[in-house]
Amino acid sequence: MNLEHTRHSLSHLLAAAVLDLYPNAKPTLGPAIETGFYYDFEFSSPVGEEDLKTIEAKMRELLPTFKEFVGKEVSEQEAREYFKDNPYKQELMDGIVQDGSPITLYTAGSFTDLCRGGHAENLSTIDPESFTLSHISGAYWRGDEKNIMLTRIYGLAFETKENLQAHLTMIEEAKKRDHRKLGKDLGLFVFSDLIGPGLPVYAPKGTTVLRAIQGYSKELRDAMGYQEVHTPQMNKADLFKTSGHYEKYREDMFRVHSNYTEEEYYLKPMNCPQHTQVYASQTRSYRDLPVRIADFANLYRDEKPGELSGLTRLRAFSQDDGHCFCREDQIQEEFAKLLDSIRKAMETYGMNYWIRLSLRDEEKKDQYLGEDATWEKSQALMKNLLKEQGIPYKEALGEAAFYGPKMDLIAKDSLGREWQLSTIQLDFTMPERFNLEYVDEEGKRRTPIMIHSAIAGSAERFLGVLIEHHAGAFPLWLSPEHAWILPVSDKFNELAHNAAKALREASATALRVVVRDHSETLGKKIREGEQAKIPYLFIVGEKEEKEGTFAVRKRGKGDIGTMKIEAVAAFLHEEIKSRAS
RNA sequence: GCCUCUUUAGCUUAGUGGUAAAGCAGCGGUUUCGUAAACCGCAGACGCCAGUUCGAUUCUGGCAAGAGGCUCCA
Repeated sequence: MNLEHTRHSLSHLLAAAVLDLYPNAKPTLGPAIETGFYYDFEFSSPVGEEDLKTIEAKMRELLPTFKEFVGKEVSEQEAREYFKDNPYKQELMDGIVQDGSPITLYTAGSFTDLCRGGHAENLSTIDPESFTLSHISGAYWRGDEKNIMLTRIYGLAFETKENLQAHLTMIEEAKKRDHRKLGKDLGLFVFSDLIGPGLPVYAPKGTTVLRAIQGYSKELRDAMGYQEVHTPQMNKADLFKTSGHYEKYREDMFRVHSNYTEEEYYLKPMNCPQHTQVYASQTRSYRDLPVRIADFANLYRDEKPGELSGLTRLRAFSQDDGHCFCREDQIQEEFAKLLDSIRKAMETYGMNYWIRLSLRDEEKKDQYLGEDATWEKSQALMKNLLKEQGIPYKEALGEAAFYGPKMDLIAKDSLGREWQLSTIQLDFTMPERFNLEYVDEEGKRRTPIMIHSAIAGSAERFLGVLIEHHAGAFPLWLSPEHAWILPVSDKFNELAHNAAKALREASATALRVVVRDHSETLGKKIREGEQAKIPYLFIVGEKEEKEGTFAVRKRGKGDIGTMKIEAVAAFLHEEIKSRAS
């Protein structure tokens, strides 16, 4: 049995059920997708989630009638007549006719649809419990926001009832790990109505993790010879006009008004244009290159309200951004160095990934800056670099930045979901637009090449990804609190504070240790520690006082025995320093 | 921005055309405790603005925020 065919067939069954219940609904399109299928309709009155049960029941009722799909090639006239009340089908037929393809109609049960085929042979034999309608949403006709919004009904469908159940369980698991929920539960960040949507407020714990992410990126940048700079949050429109961002992204930038001048200012949505001005601040010799600049500044983008979501899509965020200005003969080495750092980072974070080579869409050249020859050169260069390094990649047309091709790293989290994180981008365009120069061996003025890069991408978004990846249980080096010290009763509170001091003094690394000296039973304090996902709990009482030890509890492992304070300090230091996962 | 839906205390939830119940968290007290929830008490909420109504947390409309999608993502 071909699952994709079954899913496609089920979308026909969905349409049949909908038409049975809502005779005025106009069916449009309904393909199979990764986890099931959907079908888009124009309804004359609103349909909501609560109607899904009825539609699903009708699907099961009609299922036995879907014994076979009978296909028939018909004339354009016949098809036009059949769908005379459905402008969507008419529009689809325009496309089919234009391509010179035959028009085929498929019938199953009493439902006939315009379709090119690819169905299950006999749908009536599938388990009626192996599919379900999952949710409803709006979707623009043909994916264009200028078009009418249709109602999309999504269904899940798998080979068996068990596989469907497994998928539903996975969704439940993902919900438990949702960074928006855990972020609040663990006291990492909140949103405030007074502050605004897409503008998270990081509590001390969230800020600690954010700084740990940025600190690691900084360390990797330092090792590559990048130097950190600091540039203004707002800049004249002229800067973005020169870079090309103004023309392309003006509507997505926050405008700032001065009370005294008419000049247009914008909050910066990215760092690259400012970095060109760091480069341009001096005359550069070929010997000075590469000039490597890093920046962790806050960025602002005026995202549409409906696009904002948790930490994954924000209006204020930062990037671990780097710009390398170099000669053409230095590209390969710089690129390789960046790729190494990025791969090292992903290994440290324990994330699997694949590489996407994001190229220009040759049919929409007007959406990109720069000459054809430049694009051909830079795209070929990138391909060669990946090939020489023996790194497998997938090409993606139309995913390039407007100024050049990108190599994007797509990471997979522990639930198999994909996130675009790191990126390396070759840019021959922006240095030209800003008239950047260096003097070569012969005293001639030449234009440097700019390599844009990000390691974790946005630290804030990466925080969200990490929360979900680890289900909130961060590795020690990222944990907002490394350990709690738990006195067995109030009598040992002073001992606990002294032990904390001793632990801090014995450790070569600054430890984030909290003494839990509130009046609760030990059992309760342990429970609180487990729920807060604290990596280590150190218990002290009479016995430990005599021996200068901690009774150690490790997250996920429970009681792992008694250890000297000095030994604990040593292994904490080692585990943090090595960024063990 | 668009479509559908949601909004009761810090969190999770109950409930009603006559202003609301609980658990956890918080605060006060008692207990001084050895590996995932001691006991008693106190305080705390109907997102905002209009409309309908004798009366609205409940019905209607608008706004805001959120969710699932669509579109977009330098």
